[in-house]
Amino acid sequence: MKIATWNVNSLRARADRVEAFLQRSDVDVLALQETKCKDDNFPWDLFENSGYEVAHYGLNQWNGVAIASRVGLHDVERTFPGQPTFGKGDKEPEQEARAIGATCGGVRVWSLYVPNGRSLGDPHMPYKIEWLDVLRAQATGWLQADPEAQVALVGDWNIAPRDEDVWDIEMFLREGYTHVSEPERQAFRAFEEAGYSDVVRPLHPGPGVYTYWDYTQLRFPKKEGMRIDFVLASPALAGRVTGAQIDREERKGKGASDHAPVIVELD
DNA sequence: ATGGTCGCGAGGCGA
Repeated sequence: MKIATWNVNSLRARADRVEAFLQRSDVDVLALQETKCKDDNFPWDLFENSGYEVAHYGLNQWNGVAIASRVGLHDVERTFPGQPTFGKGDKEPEQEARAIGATCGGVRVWSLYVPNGRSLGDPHMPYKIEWLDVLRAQATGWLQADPEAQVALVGDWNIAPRDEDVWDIEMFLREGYTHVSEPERQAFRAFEEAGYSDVVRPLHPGPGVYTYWDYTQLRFPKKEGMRIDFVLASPALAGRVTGAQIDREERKGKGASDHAPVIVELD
């Protein structure tokens, strides 16, 4: 069985690439982030024609997450329990379409688009940390209820957990960039302390291994990227991993997302 | 050079 995660940065703009990816990658489950649409303009036919069921959670032109599967798609949850909302100005706090879960081939898969944080002093940063804290508390509970649970927390985590996960850590720290701050890294480490592990890193150690390259500044040809897309697996699932790939080729050419797909193979 | 790139959706915001 193969599971992939990919921040597509608009599903409609990437429809041809997503269809081609499904054709060549042979994945059984594809978790998507940043579909950037609501159900009304979601490309349902793309998945049906490719032989996949799909579940989507999209509220507007921002965010949006989906799971496509050809090994079953059951017990779909849109938002995880207690998922924090964000209040814009003096308006009512609103839920954002950043998490969808489904059971596919016996694995509980969560497609996650972690809040960006924007900047260290921005209200979106405490929102990001709380969002992660609540998710980690839930994910901890799932393992306490069943230590053998097969859970995959996959997606765009918007965190570079280690110095090697960005191309120039000195610059990131000097400039006070997000994604590398201690609170963000601690929030990520808490998942590892809860028993979830990054199953791709052991197979593709850094430095220089990235999943995201900014569109500006020629970041991709200059190999200046970030590793921020992860597959975190529960212990029982991690024990099944036999291979992994970061599809760097997908970042090439016209019409690429700024993120590459991350693929994990299970026995 | 006060920019550079995308996508959404039709001006500016978010990444």
